[in-house]
Amino acid sequence: MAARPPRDQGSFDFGAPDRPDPVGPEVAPGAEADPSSSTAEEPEAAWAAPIVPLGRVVRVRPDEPGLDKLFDYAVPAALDDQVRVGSVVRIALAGRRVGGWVVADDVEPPHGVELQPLAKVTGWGPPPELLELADWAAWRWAGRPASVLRTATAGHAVRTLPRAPRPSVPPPAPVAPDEVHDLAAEALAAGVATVRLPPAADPYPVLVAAAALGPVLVVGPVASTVRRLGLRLRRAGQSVALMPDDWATARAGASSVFGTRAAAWAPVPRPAAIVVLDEHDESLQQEQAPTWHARDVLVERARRLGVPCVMVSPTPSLEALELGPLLTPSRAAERAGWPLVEAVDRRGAPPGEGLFSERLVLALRSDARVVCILNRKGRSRLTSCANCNEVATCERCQAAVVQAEEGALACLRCGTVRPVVCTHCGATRMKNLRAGVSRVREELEALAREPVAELTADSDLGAGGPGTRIVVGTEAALHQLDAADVVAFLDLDQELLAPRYRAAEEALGLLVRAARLVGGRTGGGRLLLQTRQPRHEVVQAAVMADPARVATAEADRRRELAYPPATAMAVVSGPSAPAWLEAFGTPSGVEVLGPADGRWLLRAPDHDTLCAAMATVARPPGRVRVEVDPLRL
DNA sequence: CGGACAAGCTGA
DNA sequence: CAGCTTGTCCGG
Repeated sequence: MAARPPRDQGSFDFGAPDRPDPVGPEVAPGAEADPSSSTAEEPEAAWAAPIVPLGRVVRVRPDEPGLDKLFDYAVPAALDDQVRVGSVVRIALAGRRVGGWVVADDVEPPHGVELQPLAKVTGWGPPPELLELADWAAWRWAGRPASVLRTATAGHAVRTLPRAPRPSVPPPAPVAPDEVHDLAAEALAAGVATVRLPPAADPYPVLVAAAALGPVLVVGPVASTVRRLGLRLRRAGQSVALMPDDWATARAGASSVFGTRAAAWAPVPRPAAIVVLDEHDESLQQEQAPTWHARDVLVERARRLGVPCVMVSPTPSLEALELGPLLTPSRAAERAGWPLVEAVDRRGAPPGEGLFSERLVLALRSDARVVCILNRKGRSRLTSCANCNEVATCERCQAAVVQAEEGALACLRCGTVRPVVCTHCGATRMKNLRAGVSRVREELEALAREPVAELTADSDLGAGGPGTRIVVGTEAALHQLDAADVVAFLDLDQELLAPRYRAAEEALGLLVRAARLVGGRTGGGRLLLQTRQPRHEVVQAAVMADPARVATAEADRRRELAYPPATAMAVVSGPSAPAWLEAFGTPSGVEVLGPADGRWLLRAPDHDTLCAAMATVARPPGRVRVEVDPLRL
């Protein structure tokens, strides 16, 4: 099949409301926002120079996230040809030198202010459209543009750009007749759309379909995966920049750009299409405030460029489903891309045997590589006195203490460590109410009659020896391993019942990770889910290879409970949060809940309402954390 | 943000 | 009233 011709850009109807651009960043008094073309770079005619008393003046955003203001500087003649919108410069500000970005060119400086010259041009910075996108993101996630611009800027000075590759390279040939390629083509034509591909499916055909339009921007949560896909496209003859190393190549344009979360801010000037891989993955959201999400940044970026944005996920988030149509492969194809999932009903299990069903023991005693997942570290997450049955708690803060190692009880909240003595009756014997990974490892060894390795976020593979057939670990094991025959969730209920509003989506996300370790059912991949809720929609979704079961149930629940994405939320915390809320007041349309544990919860019908209200608040002195779209409440 | 400077507190 | 802390303002 011949490659699709590149389509006209700017021809999509995105249906998204044309949000009035938020009131731009505060502009210093007397200085109107950029009136003239920002990229005009024609040198002034020689005869004109003496007539204009003041030379070129640019507006600069200092790289000081605490300082949300723009300042104007004169461009020294010697630097004239190095300065453009986006350039990284150094400026004198209040007697010291700081970095900054040129955000507007040929500006009218305020009256009565003696301009300083730019101290230095450090090098290339983000293209102009990212400066505007940064302003938008600062509004959308109630943060500072400078903190976002840092993400969009190379980690080192970029003095010169490599020559952009010839744009005439033909797009890669699509891989045979391919269902995924066709889905992708349909999604690309839709503007913003989601393609649901099962865990074992190869997303490469999506990239090929997108690359037929021109250079693409591809962002996914896992560095190794994105990198591998980028290298494949490169091998197909395309020019590919891998972020963050190839920042300058990306900035030069005409290359496809691949990277993880931060690559949402890759400086590629005009991607022809944008692809977000594993859109549901939480690591696409920045943890520090502003807590921007790569998916939402990229959808907005595509909307502004008028190019398509395709999201790909085995289990699309409710957020993605609201953004555009969902395209799914045939039932047969989707089923083939999920492993065989076996729900092991533990309702009838005797208490002592809780974590080790017959099905699990069978798997352990086969020759399969088995990964057991239990999201509890240490020996025990809940300990009680063997004598009086009182639950062991911290004497200082009352939180449950854990048996970290022989002979000590440690509080995870305040860090207090005390000997194994019951504060209630003084007995020195404790029993585990819920075994942790270390304890379970010992029991698995006894069951399997061979060594079992332990794998958690702090213990890496070395601990149990690389050749071990059986591994037990927390969910970190799913990140660190790359293949297995069986993944067994020893206590899936812990995920299903987690007190977080996104628990169901998160649990299904874990099952997707596990599914990728074992591969599709045709290759013999198997998941074992030990649960007391075999009818739970997450379990059913995995068994039936039908993630819509979770999405549908969850969407209703969120609407009923007024949780995102049915609403827009933010959590405000930190020492100066009270002052922030004082200034925030009670704007109409925004519900203010709290404080609970020093945190306030803001809820509005949509982001426009929420963000517009938050944008009016001047930051009080001191530390405030505003987390928009919190993953946990 | 971080420096400058002004207004308040302490000690003899 | 010097010497120091705390607070508020401002930067081009």
